[in-house]
Amino acid sequence: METPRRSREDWIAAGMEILGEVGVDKVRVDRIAALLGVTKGSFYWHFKDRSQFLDAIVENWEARGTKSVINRSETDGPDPEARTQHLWNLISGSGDTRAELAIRDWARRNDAIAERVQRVDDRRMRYLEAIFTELGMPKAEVGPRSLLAYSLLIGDYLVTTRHSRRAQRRKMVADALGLLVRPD
Amino acid sequence: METPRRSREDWIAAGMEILGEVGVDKVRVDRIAALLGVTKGSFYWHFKDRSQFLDAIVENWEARGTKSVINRSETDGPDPEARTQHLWNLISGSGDTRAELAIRDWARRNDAIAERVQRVDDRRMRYLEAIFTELGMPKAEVGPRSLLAYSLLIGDYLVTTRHSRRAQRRKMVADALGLLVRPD
DNA sequence: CGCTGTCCATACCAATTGGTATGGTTGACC
DNA sequence: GGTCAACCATACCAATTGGTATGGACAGCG
Repeated sequence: METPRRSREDWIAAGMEILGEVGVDKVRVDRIAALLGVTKGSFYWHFKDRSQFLDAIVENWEARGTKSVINRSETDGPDPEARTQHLWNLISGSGDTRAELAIRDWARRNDAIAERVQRVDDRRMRYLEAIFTELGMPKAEVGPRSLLAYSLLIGDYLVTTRHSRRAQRRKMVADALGLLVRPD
Repeated sequence: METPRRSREDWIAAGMEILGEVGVDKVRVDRIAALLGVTKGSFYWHFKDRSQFLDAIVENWEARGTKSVINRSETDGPDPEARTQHLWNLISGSGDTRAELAIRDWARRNDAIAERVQRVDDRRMRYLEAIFTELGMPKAEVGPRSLLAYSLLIGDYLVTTRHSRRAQRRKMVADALGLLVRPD
């Protein structure tokens, strides 16, 4: 039923999963090995050590967080609002959403991670700025509005919402986005 | 030079410091004991176990994150913009800023923490909504604008900025706040 | 001076973890 | 069917950690 052998990508995917669930510090080789139904012997075959493994995970995150966004932006329709929605879906629905917070927390104490996060932020911000420009925003407002939109995006999966308030919050987020997209 | 005895508050403060620096999982009793120049013997005098210690830390955070905001709001001047600036200073300059991310990351895997974070968020949001109401915003825009402002606030210490861009970013944040405060 | 409660050091235990060494299994290919 | 490389299990080690047990230091107070 299961793959008899695990690839390097299997390990990275599992590590990403654990990272999003419980944070960097609890990404431990024994645990992931158990999750994959293997032992440490497999791990140290694919990776030099735990540090290199974590690098591989965040490298994978950066690749998915930037390349995919940029590439698909060109295949989108020309409707800027649709693009905003698209970007939203891309980030908040890409599966590794939960890892975002863990990675940003991680970045605070690791400069290499911090650089990666900044590169991802830059890419996304530039994408948002392009959208607001197309919307015909005054040049001076493109930056601030993009920043607000991005903050809203980031803040959304940073705030843990109770089930009873999910719908209420979602509406307010949508309203806020509408406010940003609307020219004065 | 140093206090010969450590109080419960000393431990909590030190725990808060470590929490902000390296995250929850690395808040360990040996480490903090060393930081305080004591041993575990002291720790287990003041606290039942590590779990109770962590509770005390986040309880302290909640108290400082809500009470202080609410109390001081009444001693402020009536100028709403000044209040916004004040709230900003309160949160982003309260010293335990760095712990915010760690706590929110922690909240994702601990329901008790999640509830505390939500209470803090609720308080702050209500404060912001009061400000925007005083600013004469249309009723339908008070919620969204508050959410945007709060997201901007949270997002600000979530994004790790390189020194070379600090000034640039600060200006954009200020512009974004100005955009929110300005009525259409 | 001696008693008592507060606070801490020391020693110790069991569990977990990163990492190494080594040998076994499996499939592809000749 | 034998060879070789990819992949993994097993066993083991040293370091770290939460937690316990116990006794010592010290101040206040009678």
